[in-house]
Amino acid sequence: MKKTILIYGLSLALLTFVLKSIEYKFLVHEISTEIYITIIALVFMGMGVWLGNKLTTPKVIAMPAFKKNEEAATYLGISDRELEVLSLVAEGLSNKQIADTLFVSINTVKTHLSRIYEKLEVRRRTQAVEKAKSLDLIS
Amino acid sequence: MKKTILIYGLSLALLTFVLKSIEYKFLVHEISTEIYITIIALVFMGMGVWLGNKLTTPKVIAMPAFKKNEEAATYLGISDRELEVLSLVAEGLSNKQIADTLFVSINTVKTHLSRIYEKLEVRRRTQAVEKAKSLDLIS
DNA sequence: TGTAAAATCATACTTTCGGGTGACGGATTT
DNA sequence: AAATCCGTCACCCGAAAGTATGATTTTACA
Repeated sequence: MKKTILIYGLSLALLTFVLKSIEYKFLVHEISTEIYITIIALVFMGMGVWLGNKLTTPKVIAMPAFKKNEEAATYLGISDRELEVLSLVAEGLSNKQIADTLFVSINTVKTHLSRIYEKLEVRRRTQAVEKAKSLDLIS
Repeated sequence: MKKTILIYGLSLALLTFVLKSIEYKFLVHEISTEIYITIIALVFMGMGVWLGNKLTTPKVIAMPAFKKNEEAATYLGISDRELEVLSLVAEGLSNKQIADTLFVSINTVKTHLSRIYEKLEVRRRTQAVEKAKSLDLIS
């Protein structure tokens, strides 16, 4: 979240700078106002889409950050990454899909899951989801 | 989706018209370029946020509002027995365990599950549980 | 800076799931 | 009576999930 806002702020600053530069050229070389306006519109719309996305979709990385029950997670020794995998499992994704989502190999996903099962003392993903929800590890 | 694009298109058209109007005033009355640019940027960023939202979160497929499990179940054509199996799946039991619990063969459980998947339009038990809960089929 | 924890990946193997198909008796509907 | 639906069960087969073990790379931090 903080990172998102930070990136947004920086982008805005950079953008302002760029716009200024363009504006000078515009004033000097008489670049079409239409084009200038269009560029601004497009760029800001793009940023809007990005910002909206970041702000409205907690998604993958955000999930562990939002303290669900960090105490429980810490107590059980469940890492952020593991929590991330767990939340994706809870969404009904297959190991393959999780692997693709997180850009890691399917073996890595399995390893994470094995550890999660150990820590949660379960043997299947459905049980893990059940238990995790009851512990407020995930929503 | 189509509606979203339609609304977006109309808004864009309207916006263009408005911009043109503003532009004329700008040319005539010398309104500050900065202000003009700012307005454009803000408006488009707002549209970007809206568009981004509409486009990236079509998630919840409109399902008739149910109040009771039975209504939803009936609507989807899910039988009592199937619901029973579903709830056991939600508790994290394996097919074998469910079979033992209900005193039927594991094949029967699988048959029930296959039909449940069809009706819920999913392909995995975790997804079935997810969807069933979102539909209040189970708690 | 060295170390422990976390994250990554792999290979090999077993078990569980899920899809597809077919079947059969009972209950309900048409 | 015929058509349907439901619940039951079986078999096959491929896909997905899970287990066990070991290894390497990153990262955090004392």
